[in-house]
Amino acid sequence: MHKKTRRTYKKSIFSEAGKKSQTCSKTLEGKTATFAPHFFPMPNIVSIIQDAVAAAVTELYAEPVDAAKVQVNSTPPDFTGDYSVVIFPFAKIAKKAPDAAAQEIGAALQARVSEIRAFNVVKGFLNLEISDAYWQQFLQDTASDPSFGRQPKNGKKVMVEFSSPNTNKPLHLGHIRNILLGWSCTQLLEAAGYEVVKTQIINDRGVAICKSMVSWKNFGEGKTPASEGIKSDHFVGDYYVLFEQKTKAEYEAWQQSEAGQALLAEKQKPGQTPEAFFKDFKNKWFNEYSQLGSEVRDMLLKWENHDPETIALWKKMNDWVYEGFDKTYNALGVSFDKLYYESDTYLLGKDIVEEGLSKNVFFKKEDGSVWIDLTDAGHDQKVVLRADGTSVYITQDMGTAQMRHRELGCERYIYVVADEQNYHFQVLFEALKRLGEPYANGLYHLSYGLVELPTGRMKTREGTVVDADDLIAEVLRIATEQAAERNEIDNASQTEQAENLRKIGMGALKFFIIKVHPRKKMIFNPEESVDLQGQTGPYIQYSYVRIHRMMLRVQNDHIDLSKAVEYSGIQAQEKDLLVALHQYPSVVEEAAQAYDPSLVANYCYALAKSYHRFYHELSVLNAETEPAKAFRLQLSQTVGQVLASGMALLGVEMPDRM
RNA sequence: GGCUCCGUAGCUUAAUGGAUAGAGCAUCUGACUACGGAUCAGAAGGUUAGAGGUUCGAGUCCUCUCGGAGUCACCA
Repeated sequence: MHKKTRRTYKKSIFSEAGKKSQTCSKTLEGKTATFAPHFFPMPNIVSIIQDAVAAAVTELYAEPVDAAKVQVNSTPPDFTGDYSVVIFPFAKIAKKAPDAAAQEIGAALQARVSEIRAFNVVKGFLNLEISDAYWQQFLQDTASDPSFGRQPKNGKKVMVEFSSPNTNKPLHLGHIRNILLGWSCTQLLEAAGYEVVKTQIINDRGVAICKSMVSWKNFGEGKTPASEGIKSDHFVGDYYVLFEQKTKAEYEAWQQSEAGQALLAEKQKPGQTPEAFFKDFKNKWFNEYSQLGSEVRDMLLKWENHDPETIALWKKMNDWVYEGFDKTYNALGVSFDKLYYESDTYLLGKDIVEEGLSKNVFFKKEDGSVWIDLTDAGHDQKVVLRADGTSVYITQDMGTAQMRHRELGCERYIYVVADEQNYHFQVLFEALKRLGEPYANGLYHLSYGLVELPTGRMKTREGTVVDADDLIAEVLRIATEQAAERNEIDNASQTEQAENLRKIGMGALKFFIIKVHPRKKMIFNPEESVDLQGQTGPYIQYSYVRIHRMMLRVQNDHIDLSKAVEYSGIQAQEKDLLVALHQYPSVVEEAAQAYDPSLVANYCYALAKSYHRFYHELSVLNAETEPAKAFRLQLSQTVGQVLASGMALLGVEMPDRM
């Protein structure tokens, strides 16, 4: 019966949420397949410099140097040069003052490397100027390589697990951060050459969903999302909230009852107020005295015993939730390859416990409960199986890890889960290591900070949780409002305009969230999140739109770009862009390796900023000469291509006008 | 209390151990008969929580102190 649920959900997610991203990934894969051999059409200038420095130092001072450790940075604006080599580490080897060594190394480099046009030395830094010919060649190669920044397939497979919601209420802001982070990592890893399996674990069973079920059964009067005209996951969530309200009312009534007062008199500690007592007592009350509480436990028991009526209700309500989730995932532009349901996996892990016992990784206490002792690794003892033989959270996770590895055979498994579970994953991974699981060293917890509002942490009980659908609707509303204020006369069709507004609104929201380093907790200011100016997604989209509009002119006017090669005298603003473009592949690689999309976000912003400046200070379509015009157009085109590519890695699409 | 993470301008943030800590928002001043002003230029705003240490060089590494968050369940 569980299988049917899985199938239904999978089908719907591919029919709706999957559609857009499928198209998207098809394009990218097509490009990869076609252009993969040209990944680095010409040698990377930074590694040329590194190699040459290593060779020069070895030759000059008879001391071997690791080329990878030669520090090469792009030269700060106030100095002359494109790249700077840090010479301090070689001063000691040379037994000379840093500046003297820099002079010698600089001379050796210039003699050795034809791309180096000139050099100067400032306070131990060797500043190198790269020849225009190199940059010309670089631009030609890059402009014709749509897969620039993407690595060829490396034949390795990784799994990324993200989102993983409960099925008792709709997605909220916290899920959005998780989803954007997870999605972006899948895109980064694909760009880095991996085959990526996108998964989530749907927490579709347990007390929470039973609460919604009891609530609907008792108070729902047979209403449905369709009959009420409410988005179906919100409909279910509303019954969850109603359950909490009814429980609260029941508890308050009980507190005033004879039974409640008697218990208070009996158990109240000296000096404890009745309020404090009842607050502490709430869980115990729910488990032992509450009518609704006992109905929930009943429901859970019936579910575990496969009671047909309960299972039917469970399926009906979960299907409502999935239908709603699909819409939200669709709006966010994400999809999954493989879904796991907790109802299928919650019993897993018991055979691992047996195995662990036989390997003496686990031990059994007198009451029959099974434990792992991690005190030697700075952790505590943790229970892995209850005394009654039932699983706990970590038992399931061990079982699921093993099952997934058998099924998928990945090299790495990335869990995108908030940092409140750091300890859990440390213990989980350590346990799997000690069990000798072959994939144990490939496990990684991508931990991220919780999202907080300026007023503090979001709390369900205080109604401060920011709903995902509401938030999405809000950014779209702001984008529409802002566009209207601009009062642009636009011939685009209604659907085209709506599509662009959607890209702008979602671009603002996504960029706002993804630009912050994952590890940092995030203060989410709703007003700032919909800003369309400054360090935002739309700022980057705007530079893309400028380029896109110019490229239309190139097409319509049949402007010949081949004259670009005749251009000489590259300007500072152009050089900034070339150096930034050159950096793109290493940024992607680093971001993929560190599982850190914020690196790409900050890179895209910096590139867009350089472009806006370039655009403002130099004429493109009205450039002084034909070669200058062609060169700047080609440069612009390449910037646009890299911006679109980089933002796609963050899940942000580019509008063609705004 | 133990362990982990964080502390950078009023706010949100950036900086493979490298040059004068870089942006955005907010504040103030300029630039449109437009290659699209959702842009650009400029001003002001910093003892990188504090104190030691390692280093030619520390926001970054080490130690301690202070402040904040998370976690330490036979919950998930």
